[in-house]
Amino acid sequence: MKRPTMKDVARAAGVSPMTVSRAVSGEPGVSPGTAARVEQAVRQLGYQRNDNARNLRRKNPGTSTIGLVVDDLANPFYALMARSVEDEAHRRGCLVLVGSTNDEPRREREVIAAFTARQVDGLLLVPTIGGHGFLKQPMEGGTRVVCVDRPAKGLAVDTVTVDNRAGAERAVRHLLAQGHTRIAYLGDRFGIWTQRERHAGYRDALAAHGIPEDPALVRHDLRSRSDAAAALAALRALPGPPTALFTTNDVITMGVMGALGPADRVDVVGFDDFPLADRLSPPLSVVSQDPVALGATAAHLLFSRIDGDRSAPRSVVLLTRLIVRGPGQHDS
Amino acid sequence: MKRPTMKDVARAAGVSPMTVSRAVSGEPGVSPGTAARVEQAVRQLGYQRNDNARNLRRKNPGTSTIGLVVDDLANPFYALMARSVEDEAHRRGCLVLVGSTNDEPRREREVIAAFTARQVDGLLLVPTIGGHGFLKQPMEGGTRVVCVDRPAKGLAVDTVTVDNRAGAERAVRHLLAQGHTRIAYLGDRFGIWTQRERHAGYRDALAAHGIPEDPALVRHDLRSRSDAAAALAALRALPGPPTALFTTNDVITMGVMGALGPADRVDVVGFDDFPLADRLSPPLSVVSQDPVALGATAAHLLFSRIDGDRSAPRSVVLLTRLIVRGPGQHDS
DNA sequence: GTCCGGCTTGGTAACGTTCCCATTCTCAAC
DNA sequence: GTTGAGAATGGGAACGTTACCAAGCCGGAC
Repeated sequence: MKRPTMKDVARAAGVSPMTVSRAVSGEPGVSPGTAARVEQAVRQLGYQRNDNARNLRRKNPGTSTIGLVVDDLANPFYALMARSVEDEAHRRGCLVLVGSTNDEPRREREVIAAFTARQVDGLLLVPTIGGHGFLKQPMEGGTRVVCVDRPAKGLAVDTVTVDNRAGAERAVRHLLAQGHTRIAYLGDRFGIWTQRERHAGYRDALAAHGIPEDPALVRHDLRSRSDAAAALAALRALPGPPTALFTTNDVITMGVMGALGPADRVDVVGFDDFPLADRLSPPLSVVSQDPVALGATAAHLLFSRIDGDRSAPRSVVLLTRLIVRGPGQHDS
Repeated sequence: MKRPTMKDVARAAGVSPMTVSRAVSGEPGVSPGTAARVEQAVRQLGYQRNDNARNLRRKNPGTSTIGLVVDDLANPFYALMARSVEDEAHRRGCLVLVGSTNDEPRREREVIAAFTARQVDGLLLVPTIGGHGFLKQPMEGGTRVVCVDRPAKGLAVDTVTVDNRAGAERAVRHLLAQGHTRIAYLGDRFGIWTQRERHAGYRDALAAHGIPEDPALVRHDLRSRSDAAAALAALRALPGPPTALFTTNDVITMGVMGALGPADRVDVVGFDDFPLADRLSPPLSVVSQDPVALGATAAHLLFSRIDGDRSAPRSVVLLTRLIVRGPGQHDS
């Protein structure tokens, strides 16, 4: 019923618990014969080492566990990132605790508190819009933190992002080059850093063409596909409807594309690529970012911190790629 | 540098560690004044309880951690399931360790061993094609196991699946009703239980119409979108090419749809719905299953087992829904 | 004054493991 | 025969926490 312990194995093998510890952990200083007897007892009892107790006692600190905190694990973008992080962790013999925040600072705090209480070696964090002062204490206690996708306000840690502003600017510039002047912006919460950056890129491109931003064409706070579809309907009901759309994440893009038909003559550029995006009509151009690279880069940074890198925090910016589909097609 | 412990808090508050323990865990028997002093010391030192040490000592066994083992966390289907599981766990104050197996029995063993070594209370498992005898020992040790999406061969545990065979049969019956007789089957590894079931459903439908299965139209082992696209190309190069396709998971469906153009006159039904599947051409009908319900149901089962339910293993089968798109459109 | 019950508090041991050191043994070299 | 080096093994303490029980204190009832 109860799990066997080293003491049980020791009794069965006729040695001391200490010897079992050494044998099970593959440490030197155990004769082959003893090792065999121990292994036999281990198999017979179905013994497995309790790694929690182990991590408690070990001098070499560390639990070989990291926490991954994302906005929403179900979002394909974060799902790809999570998988990539998990692969890196697995390669290193490290486990991954996951948590979704829903962009709620309260839930973020809860999840992170639960993770640090379990003594994770590090946190890979897609920070919410809330403050992150509460991370100072765990960080002084040795928990390493790396931010992905967005920086955390007032937190000096490694951060991996993409060139959101430049990517958005290039996307809108492409639409301007197609002759559009009424380009709508459909975005998520303005509080989210990526959204502010992408909005800035949108304004950059308009400004470069001397076009003033039309507030009626700018919609923020779209949290779901249906929000996006509703915003699109409202935009098209305007006296001067937009002739092109810039959507700032995959969810919004999907909401918009779901509401458009093949007959609709609107040019759309969306942030984030997704499967079969190239098979839609009207054609959908995208600013593509690589969530796998994002996750892997962040994981590498985190692990090098865990391994003792104490240099100044780094900020890594990965590049996006504009993929043009439909008329005017050429990559850039 | 080092994390403060209860002893440190006790010293700072001028009480014993035992009192700190009670205060921090919100147990009764601490006077309001003492509780306030302890809380003050906790805040001042930035103390956080070490839950690993706690779980080691507690009589009430359990680490409030479960392990989720899926085929591939990046697959949208499993991503949705994972999110749903995480939500249930969060509601219960439980953490989730995740691992992907890639359908490799070796990696599955590694991941599960690492999870049980951390004393997880339960495992939510999408089993690989390998055997699962190695789970007997941890289960006797108290680790509860629930299988999702597929059963594990020779393992008497709760299992949550969908009606794969009936769903596939209905899908192919729909194609037959459209007048097709040459219906190709494009599937993943035959070793995977869901794939065998879906293949059986495909045969059921053909048999009911007195149509013999044509081995040339049946392709197994498609592991990626490009595998599926290649298989489609080969099928279309046949002397008697298929006029309709049945694809048995989202990846294969995407591979096929990515290779088809709007001009192609082929009827396609795929297992698994996905975003914007309704906006493709040729139109794509799907057998839709609900990964969120799958995850939530499995999580509920697991938690009731963890809470002490010792009844005989249950098998829950959720229903799929055929969503017909294009000609002959009507749900069922 | 004695006794009792309730409330608060603390001391000690233990969870399962590993660190640190001491002990034993073997074999070779002087 | 003594010494010593090296390998194998074990004993005790400790990691940070909680279970268990004992002790102190207070007020009230007899």
